[in-house]
Amino acid sequence: MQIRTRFAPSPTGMLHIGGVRTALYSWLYAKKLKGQFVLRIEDTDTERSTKEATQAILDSMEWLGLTYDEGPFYQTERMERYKEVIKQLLNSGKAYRCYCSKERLDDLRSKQLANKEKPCYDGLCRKHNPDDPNQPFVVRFKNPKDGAVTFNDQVHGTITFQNSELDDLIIARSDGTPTYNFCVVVDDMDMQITHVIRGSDHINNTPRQINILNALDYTPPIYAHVPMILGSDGKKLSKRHGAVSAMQFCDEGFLPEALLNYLVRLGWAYGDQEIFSITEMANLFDIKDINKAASMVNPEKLLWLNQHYMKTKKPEEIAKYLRPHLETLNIDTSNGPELTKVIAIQAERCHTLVEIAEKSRYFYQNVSSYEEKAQKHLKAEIAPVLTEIKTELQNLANWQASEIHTIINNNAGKLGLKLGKVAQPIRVAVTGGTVSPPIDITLELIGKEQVLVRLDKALTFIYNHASV
RNA sequence: GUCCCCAUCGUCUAGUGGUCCAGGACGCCACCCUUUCACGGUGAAAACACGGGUUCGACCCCCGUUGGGGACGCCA
Repeated sequence: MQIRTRFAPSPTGMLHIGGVRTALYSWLYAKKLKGQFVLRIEDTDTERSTKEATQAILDSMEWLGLTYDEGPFYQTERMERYKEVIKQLLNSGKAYRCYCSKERLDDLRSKQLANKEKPCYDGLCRKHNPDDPNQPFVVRFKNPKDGAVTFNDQVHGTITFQNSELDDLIIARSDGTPTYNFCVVVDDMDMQITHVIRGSDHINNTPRQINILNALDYTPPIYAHVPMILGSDGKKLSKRHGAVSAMQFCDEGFLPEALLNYLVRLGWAYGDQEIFSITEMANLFDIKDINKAASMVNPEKLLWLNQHYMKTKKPEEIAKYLRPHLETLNIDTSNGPELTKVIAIQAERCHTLVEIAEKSRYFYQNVSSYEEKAQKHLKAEIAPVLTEIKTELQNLANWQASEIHTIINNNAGKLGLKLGKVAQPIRVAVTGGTVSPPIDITLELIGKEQVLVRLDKALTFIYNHASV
């Protein structure tokens, strides 16, 4: 059997990591079984759907490399098809027109709630079957009255709903546009989706969709409901509850493979393995290994994974992702050390690309000031050593970390100082702060010319601030 | 309220009746390394929600309790 999965987000808000994970699982499953992955935009809610949100979905998929074999399909472009199926259902008596006013429905609902009942449409128009083409109406699906719907969920096992729990849902609004539960059914059918992998908040919709499918004489697909990802407050991820859009992770300097690796392990495991390349995921992933329980986001672990990928991937690769972040910080790398060399030395001390960019400014720009707490290293007593080191560096022909190290080390030794005592003032002089990679490498990368300029500047600073 | 789902360290998880006084990872703490910051290394603390069964034997199977989540829209 040819496997076909789909990701069907609605462009009514940002695409957050919960959505990204279901997309990833669907994508992985299709890849693993050499099937097809379809992207479908569920934009039937014209009130809330936006172009920006649609673009965000497309951008996220591209950034993450979740390529689709078909689509993107837009439900708004398939209206004729939905209307056709609605007519078919109406003609075969499997759906009916409902003229109940919103007021009556609201009233009904509040009464039911007050009686501690589950709010349900009472089927008034199903019984009376009025027909007045001059009045506004919605179309409701005639849900079976008795019996039960059972389906074999691939992550939860057998799930059963009594039909008595289900009411006659609206499949077409009074303006004639079809609603979600109906469009999903038609699309999954038309697009020959074999496996529906989606969030467990859709479990309750499944029996309704199966009933519609049955009314259409179509065999339902296989369902797999993946558990929710909860915000740190333990509630469903939403705009209000700490949900962060996928693209924000891009903006914050995360690598796609780090996010994907993080997400794949949230709710799925392959023994004790933590690190998975994309191809590895695709080979090892299986729906049966998805956990049942909801999970919470653990930002520290994502950070750890991001660092892992920053320091293990080829610097050339990282450079591609890093450049835009340097640009936003107005750091021009055309003059200065090769970016790949900076990455090689900075990745292990940073957690995000943004952090690398922020902490690498001094490789490409002169220091304009010294951090407050760094100034204590620029004291009169170290001026002589600094001057001596500067002279020796000036005469150094072979500008290399090892040579630089020898010079600094020798001078420290001559004065009986620990290396750190000498390294720290130099560090402040060339970086403006107290933190940097090893001093010899830092100097090598900054380059001879700039190092001498900055050493001079530091010396001037010391003379100007010498206490009397 | 009704229905549905879920329940192992703080978090993500391994575990499918005996090999578990429960393993890994992140984080946290301590120590080592050290030229600041890190990387790395070593080690420590840290969990089977509770109560009943079933069984020679339960983290694992069944029932219940409690707790959490989701759904109940002319949203998706």
